Amino acid sequence: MVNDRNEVTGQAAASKRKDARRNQETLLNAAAAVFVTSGVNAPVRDIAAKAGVGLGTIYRHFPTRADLIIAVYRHQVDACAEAGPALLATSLSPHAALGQWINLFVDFLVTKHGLAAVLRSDNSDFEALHAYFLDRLVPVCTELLEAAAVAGEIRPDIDAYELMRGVGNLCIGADSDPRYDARHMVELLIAGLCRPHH
Amino acid sequence: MVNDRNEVTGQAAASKRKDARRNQETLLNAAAAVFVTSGVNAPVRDIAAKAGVGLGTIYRHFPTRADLIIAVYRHQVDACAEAGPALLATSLSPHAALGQWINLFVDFLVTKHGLAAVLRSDNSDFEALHAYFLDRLVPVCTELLEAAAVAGEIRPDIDAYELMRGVGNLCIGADSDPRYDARHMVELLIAGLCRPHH
DNA sequence: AACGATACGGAACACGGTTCCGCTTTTGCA
DNA sequence: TGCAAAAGCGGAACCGTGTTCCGTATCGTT
Repeated sequence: MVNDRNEVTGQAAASKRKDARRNQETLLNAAAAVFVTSGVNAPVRDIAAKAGVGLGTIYRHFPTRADLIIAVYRHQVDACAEAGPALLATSLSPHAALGQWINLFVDFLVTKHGLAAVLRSDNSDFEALHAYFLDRLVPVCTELLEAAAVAGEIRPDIDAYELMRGVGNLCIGADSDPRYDARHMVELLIAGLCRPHH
Repeated sequence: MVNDRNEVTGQAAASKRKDARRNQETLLNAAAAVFVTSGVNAPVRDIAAKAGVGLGTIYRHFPTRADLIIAVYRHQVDACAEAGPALLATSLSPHAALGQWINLFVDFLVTKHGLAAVLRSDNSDFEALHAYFLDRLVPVCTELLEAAAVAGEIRPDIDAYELMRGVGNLCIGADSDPRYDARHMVELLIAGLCRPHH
C-alpha cells in the first residue's frame, strides 16, 4: 500500500502533478490568511483572488467551502485532541484537566472569527466540518469526563457530545461583541458540572 | 395624542388604507404558518406565496426579514417579559423563579426552529431583532438575578446580558439534533450560577 | 516533439434578500 | 357621482454567494 491518501482532507499527496500540489499549498495559506483578516465566512472568491487562482481550482482541491475550512484547521483540531490525554497524565485533578482542555477548545473557537457559528450552521453543507470536529474531539472529551466522574468530582451523567455542543454554542459570536465573554459562560457551565451539593 | 403608532413593528394602525391593513394581517399569519412548517429561515418568497402577495408588499410592510420576525413573535416575547415579575411575586425562591423564567425563554426559542440561530446571526440585518429581544428581556433578567443575588442564592457578579446571550446560544440547533438537549445544558449553566461551595 | 491525462480559469447557474417602478385600488374632495 | 392624487401592489431585476461546467493550458511521459 503506497499511502498517498489525500482525497481532500488528508495532507500528504505524493502522486499529484507538481503544480497541483503547489496550488493546494498556496490555497491553504491564502485561506488561512483571509480567515484571519475577514473571518471564516469570507467569500470563496476572496480566497481565490488572494491565492491568485481561479474558482475552479479551489473547488477541485476542496469540493466545498467546509472542506477548505477543515483542511486549514486540521492541525489545530488534532493538537487539541492530543492535548486531552496529555492533561490527564499530569498531576492535575481530572476536573481541572477537563477545565483546561475546554479552555483550549474555547481559545481555538474564539480566535477564529465566526468558526463557532459556522460549526453550528444548520446548513447541511457544513456537515463535514461538524463531523470532523466531533469525530476528533468527542472521544477525548468522553475520556476526560469519565475520569472526572470516576473521581467523584462531577455528575456522572454528562454526555460528551452534548457538552461539546454546548461549549461550542456558547462561543458563537464571542468576538464581535465586547459585552459577551464566552469564557465566562463556559466557566459557569463547567461549574454546573459539579455534583450538586446537599 | 392619537396613538396610531405602527412604524413597522407596532401592531395597531388606525390610519392606513383598508387593504394595506388587511394585507399586513394576512402576511403576519402567513409568516407565522410558514415559520412553523419551514423554520424561521424560510425564504421571503415562500411567505409571499403563502400569503398570495407580491414581494414588494412584504417589503413595504416589513422593511427587512428581521422586522417580519419581530412582528410575528412580538406577543410572545412580551408575554415572557411580563412573566418575570409575576414569578418573582410568587412564593418561589428567587433562584427558582429565575430557573422557571429561563425555562419559559428556552421553550420559546426551542419551539421556533432556527430562531435562536437567527438571533445570534452576526448578519447585521438582524440587529433589529437582536435589539428587540434584548431591550425587552434583559431588564427582566436583571431583576431576577438581583433578587437571587440579594437572597444569597447565586454569585452576585452575573451580568444579565451575558446570561441571556449564553442561554440563547445554548438553544441554537436544539431542534434538528436529537442528541443535543438544550434544556439540559441550560440547566447546567443555571446550576453553575450558584455560589461555589467551599 | 507529440500526445493524453491532469489541472486551470472563470463564465454561467442557482438561490436568497432587497430594490425599483409601472400599474391598480382606494380615498378625499368637488 | 366623478375624478385625480395618494397609497399600495406585484414581480422583474439586481446584488452577493456558493457551486458547476467546459474550453483551454500545462505537465509528464514516450
